[in-house]
Amino acid sequence: MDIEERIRRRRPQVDGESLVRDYTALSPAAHIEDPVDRGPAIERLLTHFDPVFEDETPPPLYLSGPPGSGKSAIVTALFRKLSALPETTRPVVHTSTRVRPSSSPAFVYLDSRRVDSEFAFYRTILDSVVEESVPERGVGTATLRDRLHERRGRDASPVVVAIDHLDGHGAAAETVVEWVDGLPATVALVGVGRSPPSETAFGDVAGATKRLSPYRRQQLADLLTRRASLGLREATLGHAAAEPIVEWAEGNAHDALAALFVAADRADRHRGTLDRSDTEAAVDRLSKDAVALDRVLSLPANRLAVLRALVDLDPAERSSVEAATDAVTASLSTDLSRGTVKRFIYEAAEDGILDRVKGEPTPGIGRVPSRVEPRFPTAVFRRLYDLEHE
DNA sequence: GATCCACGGGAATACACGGATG
DNA sequence: CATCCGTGTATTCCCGTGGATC
Repeated sequence: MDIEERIRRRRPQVDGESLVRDYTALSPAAHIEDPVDRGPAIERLLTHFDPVFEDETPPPLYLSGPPGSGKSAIVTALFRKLSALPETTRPVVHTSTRVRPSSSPAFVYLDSRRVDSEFAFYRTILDSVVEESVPERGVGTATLRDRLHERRGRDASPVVVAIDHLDGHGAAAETVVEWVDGLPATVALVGVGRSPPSETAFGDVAGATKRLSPYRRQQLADLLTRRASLGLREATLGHAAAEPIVEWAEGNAHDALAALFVAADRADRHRGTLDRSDTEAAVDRLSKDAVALDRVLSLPANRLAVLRALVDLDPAERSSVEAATDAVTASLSTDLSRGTVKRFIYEAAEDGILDRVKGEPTPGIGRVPSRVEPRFPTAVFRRLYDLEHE
C-alpha cells in the first residue's frame, strides 16, 4: 500500500458529501502537530532540555498528569518537531569557545506498552540513534547495550529518550528504571505517566517533575473545535453542539475526542451536519470508565485481530468465553490456535480491556461461564482498526 | 550455534452444585 | 446443619518449543 493509497482510504468520498474528511484527525489515539492550549508545559520541557544542545545531559524529568491531560500529545508533538528541525534552526546557543557538536541531539519516543522487554528497550534506542540497521534477533541484550555505550566514542551527541505510559500496563516503572541504569550517561530521560511522582518508581530517580492538570472547559472546547476543523468537511462544531461533550468529559481530552468521533459518525449517517443531538447521543452511549483507545490499539497485531473479530460477534456468540473463542477462531484470517485465542481473551479481560460478566448458568453442571464485553468504544475501535488494515 | 519471543498446550487451581457424610 | 467429596467446567499459570534472524 503506497502513501497515496493510504491517504485516499482515510478520506471517505462515498458520495462527496461525507461530513468526515479525516477520521485520524478525530481519533482519540492520535496526536496532532500543535497541541491546543499547552504552551506553558511545552516551554517547561524545552527549558529543561536546553542543555542537550550544549552537549550536556539534564537530569531525568518526570511528566505526570491524569488521563487525557495531554501528556502524550505534548511529548510526541515536541519530539517530532525537535527531530525534524534543520540543523541551522535548532535552538543551539553558540559560544566562541565551544565547538559545535558534529551531529545534533537525537530525540526518541518510546511507548512502554510496546517496548516491554530489556532487549526491545535497548534495540529501539540504538536503532533510532545509529544509521546502520540493528538486528531484531540472534543477538544478545548485552551486545546491544554495549553498542550503545561504544557509540559514545565516535559521536557523543546527547540522546533524549521519552518513555511513555509508565502506568503498569506496559513495562513496570521499576523495571524501566533498571533498564535505564544500563544506559550511557549521555542519555537524557523523560518518564511519562499518570501517577504523581511520589507514587512511582520513576519519581525517585527524576531530578525534575512537571504535573499537568486536566483541561479546563474552555480548553477542551478549543481542542474539540480544532480537531473538528481538521477532521470535518466544514467547521461544523458549534458551541452549543460541543457543550454536552465538554460537560461530560470532565477535562479528559481522550474521552472528549472519542465522543466527538462517535457524534461525527452519527451525524454522517443521519443528516450530514453535526448538531447538539449528535453530541448528546454520543455522550449517552459512551462509558466514562472505558479503557483508553490508544492502549487497545497499541496491542500486538494478533491480539488486535482477535479483538476486532470479537467486536463483530453477535450476543449469542459472546455468551461464553468458549463460544467466543470458537467464533473468533473461525472468522480469523490468521491461523491462531483455539488455545491461543482463548488465552488472549482471558488475558484481555485480566488487563481490563474486556469485562467478564457472569453468564447464564447452564442447566447441567459445572462452573458458570462468563461472557465478555468490550470495555472500549467499539464503534471507534472498528473504524480506526479498519483504516489501518486494508 | 545463539538469541528473542510469540505460540501452543497442558498442568494446576478455582468454582458450582448435588449428594454423601459426620 | 456444616463439611467434605466427586464430577464437570472455567480460569489461571507456567514453561518448552520452534520460527526467524544474526
